[in-house]
Amino acid sequence: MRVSREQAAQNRERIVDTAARLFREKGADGIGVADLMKAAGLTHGGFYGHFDSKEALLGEAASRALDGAGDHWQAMMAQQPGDALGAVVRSYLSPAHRDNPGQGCAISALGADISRAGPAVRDAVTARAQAQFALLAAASPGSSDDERRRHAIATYAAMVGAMVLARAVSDEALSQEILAAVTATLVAPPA
Amino acid sequence: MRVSREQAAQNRERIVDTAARLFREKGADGIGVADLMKAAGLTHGGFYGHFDSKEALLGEAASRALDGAGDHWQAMMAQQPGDALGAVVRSYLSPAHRDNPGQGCAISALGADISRAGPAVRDAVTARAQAQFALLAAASPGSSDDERRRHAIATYAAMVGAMVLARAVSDEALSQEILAAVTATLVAPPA
DNA sequence: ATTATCTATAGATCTATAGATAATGC
DNA sequence: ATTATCTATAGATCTATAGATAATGC
Repeated sequence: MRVSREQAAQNRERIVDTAARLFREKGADGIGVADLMKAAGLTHGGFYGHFDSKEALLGEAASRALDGAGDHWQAMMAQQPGDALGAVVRSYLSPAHRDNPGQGCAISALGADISRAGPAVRDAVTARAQAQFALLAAASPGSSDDERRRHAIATYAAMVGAMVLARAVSDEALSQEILAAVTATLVAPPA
Repeated sequence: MRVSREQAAQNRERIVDTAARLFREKGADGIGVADLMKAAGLTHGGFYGHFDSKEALLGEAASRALDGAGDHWQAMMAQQPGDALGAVVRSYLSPAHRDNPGQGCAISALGADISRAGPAVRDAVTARAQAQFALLAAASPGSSDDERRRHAIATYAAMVGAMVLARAVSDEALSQEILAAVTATLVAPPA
């Protein structure tokens, strides 16, 4: 049942993509290697030819998810250069993002799991967090780089916390109130 | 090996307290019933006399953790009536809180696990979140109840997100920078 | 007699590995 | 010959339950 080198590389990509979705949906401990491989269309014994361990996959999956978010942000910011930060904030704090953790921010979905992971995972996530701070800082107000960076970190933290809270509560009205309250705090009201 | 009714009630309390700590430290899926019961000094077969399921315990443990945080906040606010909100923010965003998730905020430690739990868990957490919003709102600036509540929600979200981020990154300097940046945004600089 | 806890276990799932298979790529 | 994937399984762990035990509380 051997496949070509190219096909094997595609299979590996599909495992990472599948894991990036399922880890965010179910948590790092909420999905096993066998089910991940089945969702990717492979048998679970083949996993260890691609990755050293489940945690190694977690690092790659979280990195891929965060890279995807960075690309998405850059596209939105380029499309709305007049309100780049507002575009990111409104997209992040949308009910669509709240209801689709599998496609969303890996920090809000996997932050606690990442905290408990080893250095390789956390180093990879740290580099992506720095990249996202830099992206937000470039779109942040402020009269110095330090001020813009501080604004970017505070904006990111508020978005992550709002998403965690909005997903945790069972009251839909409260959930929307959380998203709206933080959006209002972070972006100037539309003129 | 039967114990008195009173001793059994104390054992139940100890299970909840132990779970409140270990769930926050290891995640809801990171600790099993057998290890929880061993940590509480009991055998794991006795668990189901006290709780219907592991998830039922998660609801009680998260509730207890959040109630404890509420009491803690009230005590701090009473002790520093001139800067009640600042006292809570500085305590929440301290390295001590970051390094002790087992004693800390259940939302930042268990938010994603709670999102995936059933209605009983999420309803209990929702009620506690509302109570904490009310506490923060009473100490928040603003010229109307709506404005103070919005400020409270935004403050809580920023604290939760900052804690999740500060714990996820592996760079100590960055972690401290996150805590400091969000603290500076939320509290007026000391005079 | 009731009941809190115990031992023991069912049945499912977990990560990881061993060895077979079969197609690729030299 | 190499190697990507497969089947099969080891060994550990998971939640939950059954039934025994022994002390409480009527």
